[in-house]
Parts: sequence; C-alpha cells; structure tokens
Amino acid sequence: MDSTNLKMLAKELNLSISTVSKALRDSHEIGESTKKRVIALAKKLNYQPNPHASSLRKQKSKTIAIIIPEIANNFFSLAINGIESIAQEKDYHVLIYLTHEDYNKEVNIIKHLQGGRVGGVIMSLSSDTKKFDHLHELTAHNIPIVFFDRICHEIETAKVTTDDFQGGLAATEHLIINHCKNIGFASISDTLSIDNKRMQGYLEALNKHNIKPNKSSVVKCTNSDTNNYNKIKKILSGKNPPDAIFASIEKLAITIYEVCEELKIKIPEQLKVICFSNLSTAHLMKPSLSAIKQPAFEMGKEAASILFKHLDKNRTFIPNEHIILKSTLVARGSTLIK
Amino acid sequence: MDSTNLKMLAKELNLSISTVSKALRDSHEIGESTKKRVIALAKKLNYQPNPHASSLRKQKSKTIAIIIPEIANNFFSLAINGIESIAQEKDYHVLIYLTHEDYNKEVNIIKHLQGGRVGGVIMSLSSDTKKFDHLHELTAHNIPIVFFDRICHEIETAKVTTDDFQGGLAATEHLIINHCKNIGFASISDTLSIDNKRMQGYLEALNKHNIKPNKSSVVKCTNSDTNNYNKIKKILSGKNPPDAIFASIEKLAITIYEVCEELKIKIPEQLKVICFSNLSTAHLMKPSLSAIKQPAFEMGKEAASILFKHLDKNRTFIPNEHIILKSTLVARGSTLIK
DNA sequence: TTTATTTACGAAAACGTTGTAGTATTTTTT
DNA sequence: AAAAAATACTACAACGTTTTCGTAAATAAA
Repeated sequence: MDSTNLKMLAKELNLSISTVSKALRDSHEIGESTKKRVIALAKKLNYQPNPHASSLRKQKSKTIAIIIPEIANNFFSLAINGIESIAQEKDYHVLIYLTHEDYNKEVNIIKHLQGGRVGGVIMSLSSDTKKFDHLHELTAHNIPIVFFDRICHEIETAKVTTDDFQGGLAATEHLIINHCKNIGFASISDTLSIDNKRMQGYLEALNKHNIKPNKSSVVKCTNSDTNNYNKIKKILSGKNPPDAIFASIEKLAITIYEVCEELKIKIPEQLKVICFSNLSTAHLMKPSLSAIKQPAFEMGKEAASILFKHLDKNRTFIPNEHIILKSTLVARGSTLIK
Repeated sequence: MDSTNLKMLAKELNLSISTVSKALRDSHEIGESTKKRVIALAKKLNYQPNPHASSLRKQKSKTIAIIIPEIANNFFSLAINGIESIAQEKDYHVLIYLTHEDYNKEVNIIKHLQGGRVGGVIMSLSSDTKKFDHLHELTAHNIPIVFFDRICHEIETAKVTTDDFQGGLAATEHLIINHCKNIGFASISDTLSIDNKRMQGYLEALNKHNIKPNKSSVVKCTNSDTNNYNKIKKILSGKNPPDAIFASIEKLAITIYEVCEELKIKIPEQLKVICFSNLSTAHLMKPSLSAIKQPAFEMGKEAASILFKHLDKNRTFIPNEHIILKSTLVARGSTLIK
C-alpha cells in the first residue's frame, strides 16, 4: 500500500498538505491555478484518498452493510442489485453479511458493526430472530438500520415491504377461484412479520369465502430442507390432503414440487401450488409456477435511497416510515384448472 | 458514533491507552490481573475497536472486495456464499461490487480500490474486458487479486476455475452419444477464457467424433437478452437448424428454452440443450435441464482461502497457481433420446 | 553486594486525512 | 491614507489505533 498520498503530492508541488487537501475538494480557499496544478498531478499519479484516514477523521465512512439471511435466492440477490445500483450512484460502498437464518450470527455481525465500520445498515431479519436487543443497541450507537421485507416492528426506523397481507389474500383467493376447497399454507417462521401477514391474508381469504380454516393444513416449516420435505410429504400423503398449497416463500414451493414428484401427485390436477417468488425460471418449470412476484430490485433501491438520504444529512435517527410496494400475482400452470 | 474507545477505558481503569490496547490484544507485556480488569470493562462497555483507526495504523484492513459481473445468478451467489463462509471464519469483511458486464464500471471500481480500502480482491472478469491495465495497476499498488471462473491470464496470481475444456468436451460428447449430428455452441464472449476453453472442448469433441464443425452453428451472444433471443431464433428457424445446442452459460439456455417455446420446437425431441449451470430448479424445468454443474461454493471457498492465506502473511504478491476443480455433468430431460 | 535481566507499565510518535485557526499579502472600503 | 475585508495559503491539532522506545521496580545471576 505504498500509494501516493497528500504528503507526496504536497512535496512534489511545493505546497502544504492542507492546501493540497483543500484543492482536491475544490475549496474556495484555494486559487484556481493552484487547484489545476494539484488536480493535474493527482490525476497523473493516480491519487486515491485513503478511505481509512478519511473515515477516521470525518467519523463516517461512506460504507453501508447489507445483512440478509441468504444470498442464493433470487429475491435477495435482486434486492442487493437494487441497493448496489443506488450505492454506486451515490458513491457508497457495500459490505455484505449473511446470517444463514442464524440468530447468533446475526447478533455477532451487528456487534461487530458497532465499532463504526459502516454508517448504516440495510437488513432483512433472520427467521429465528425473536429478540431485538442487538438491533436496539446498534441504533443506540447511532448506526441507523433500514429494514426491507423481513422487517422488525420494534425498532423505530424506515421499513420497506410489499403488501404481504394483500399478496396472501390474492394468492389464496386465486386458489379459491380455481375451485380449491382445502387450501394449505406453508409458513417459514412464527415470528417473521411477513410470514404472519401472508398467513393473515390467507385466513382472510378463507373467511371471506366461508371456508373454515383447517388447522392441520398450516405447515410450519423450518430452515431444514429435509425436515420441510418430510413435513410436507406427511401432509400430502395423509388422509384428506390439501388440494392446494400457498407457500410463504419460494424454497418451500420447490420442496413441494419435489415431494409431488416422489408421491406422483400431479400439479395442478391434484394439487395447486402458488408462492411468493422471484424465480427467473418460474415460467419454464413443470408445471410453470404461479407466483406472487415482489419488486425485489425496487425494494432494495427504496431502502438504500432512504438510508443514504439520512446519512448524507448526518441524521442517524430515521423516523418510522413504512413503504409498501405492490407485488403482482402471476398466474401460471401450477394453479390452472384442468 | 460516540462508542467507547481506548481512551475511555484507560481513564476508567486509571491506565494508559497503550496498556489497555496491549491488554486487549493479550500482549505478554501486561500482567494477568490487569488484563482481566481491562477485558472485563471492555466487555461490560461493549468495546469494539474502531476499524478505521486500526486499518489506518496497521496499513491493512481485514476487508476484501468481491468484484463480479452480476449477482442474480446462482453461480455467482453460491461463489459469494463460499467466499463469505471463509471470510466469516477468518474474521474478514466482504465488500461487493457489480460490474454488470461493463468494462468501464470494472475500471472505476478497481481504481477506487487503489486507495487501500481493501487488502485484496476476488474477482471474475466482465465479459467485455479486453484490456487489463487496471488490474496490473492494482497489483502494482500491492493489492492482490485472486480470480475465479472468469480469470485473467495476463496477471500473475492464483486462479480458480473448473475444468472448462473437459466440461465442454463432456457436454458435447454427451450430445453426440445422444445422436446429435449438428451441434451448436452458444458463446458469451470472444475474450473470456472460460468461454474459449468450453468452445475448444466442444470443437475437440466434434473432431474426435469426426464431425466437421459447422461455422454457422456457433452463436456469438452478447449481454443483451433480446439480442441473444433474436440471434438464437434466427438460427433455429433458419434452414438446417442445429439438433442440439451447448450453451456456455445458463442464461443462454434459458433464452433457448424461451425461443423454443415461441417456435414450438420440442426439447429434447427436436433440439437437445445442455449448458454450464448451477440453477437450483434445473431438475424441475420443462424439460429438466441437463447441465455441467460447477462447484461454485467450493470455488469461492478456494479463492478466498488462497487470498486470506497470503494476506495473513502480509504477502501482497501471489505467485501463479491454477486450481482446477471438477465440474460434473448432470444428464436430464433436455438431452434425453425420445 | 553488584550487575543483569525480566516484568509491567507509560509516553509519544506514527498512519493519512480534515478542519480550525492563524498569517502574510493584496484588494476594497471609508 | 488608514482601516477593513478578501485572498491564498500554512501550521497544527485532531480522529482512535498500534508500536517502538523508555523506565521504574522486582527478580535473578554474578
């Protein structure tokens, strides 16, 4: 790291370090001709200011952290894309942390960030996060958090989600309209707000159409794929199996497809499937997967915009605000009446 | 950012800053009882060292950058997963940058990193990168780069790929064995080494089986999906269309599926398709997609391990080394003889 | 007992920036 | 012509660490 610094530029130009620093930041205190000389040499020597020195001095870092449960998932990678697009534009840097749905990892990551490595955080909760002390602590250290999708109501800040209740309602009504009578719901978490909202939408749809919810049709899934596989298999091979399942997340729909393959259950004839999903190959699946598609990219953009807006103004407290973007139902083969 | 720092700890404990600093890093210069006192208070006050100060002083940052063309792609997100798993273990932080296959963005990102924000870089080239000055410059600034998948031969360093030639050979032979006579190749880039290698494997397979390569069967694709769509459509609707296509990357196979849907070409009956892919839903597609599957997660892990090994030893120069991991052919419906 | 050596700490100088508080000039105002 | 203000710079003190170099006191070796 023996790269050019202000000192070297100053010596070369016979100027003081302060003058060079100010010239590069286009201060009015510096004469035009000097500015030009400085900028020319800086360019020639490919000067890049040392970000650590700068962050230390200014006590802020033009860096944010994204904390998400996983990355091999279209929703989250699209959201990252959205965040990154704004970050690149605003000249911010993006650190990425994965919790792998593990509360302890989430806590560790957050603790680490208390040191001031980042100016702010954009995050989506791990599915087994039930306590929020670590998040309170972070905001107490003046590091703002903006939540997207898997938000935390306990923290006063900005939150970006889609209309999950509406989505759950629409998905379930779509199934009802397509003649399903015994509709199951596959959930991922008891605590996650989005999961609850989706389930409430589901229940509301049943209620609206005078279908009384069958308690055994709600499959509480976990982070273990094999576990989920077995649970779903049990339900689908039991007596009085559902004729449709609305899955809270894409991963569960995949598992449902796999179980159906093993059990030779035909989708959509015997079982209709719909889920929240951003799969790019949903339309090429067998059968093509009906989905509630979230504007993942826009959600990322929105969350990032809000965060940067506050960081740029040195506001470390972000008031409560709930941005709700619309998701859209894309009906495909998996819910088709045959 | 008014978090506890060494000064506060020192004052509280009636010790000097140096003593506290040394105690926290378990220096032999400090007595056991003092160490305990310091550590206890640090824990109580939730002390996190300021990473900027530390990086500035030590002239290294426990941070690396991942530079990749895109993220909404299973291969790259799995690779990130692999990198992150090692980073978390080694207590490194990971910055992420996307080039969106744009050479100019790649150059800008690299230039930015010259300031010393990161200790090293793990990257996969953009598909339109033909010049490598920016990369040479970065290594000249003592910031090592480890390449994975889309590697750059011009830079002397470690590179992690799969056996792309073998993969191309295997994929093509698989098609030949399945009675294909007129096999096309869909490429993404003239310059990308992996693409070339895969194509060479393809050509070698043809040669080995005495099939003379049909020049018009090599589709040179770009970064524009619609462009690719049209090119593929043209070939498939022209006269003497291929009876199989081997696509260099997954995205192109998706496009082929889409074109076939429009043209009502049946896969695999009329056209067999195989590609390099890490799609998690390949087995659920219609038809299920035959693929050369790369060990993306392991590639990321490997690249990260090599980089961290050097960084931990303060070696900024990484000697040439080419790690070649095995990819595996997974034959599925899209190449089945019917 | 005297001289080394070890132990346990502290003072101070970096690291590269940025921002405040000067200070000579020059220019403008009275 | 004197006073005020603007211009174009420089010196220096932070920011929070880490590390080198001291240095007393305690212990060991001579």
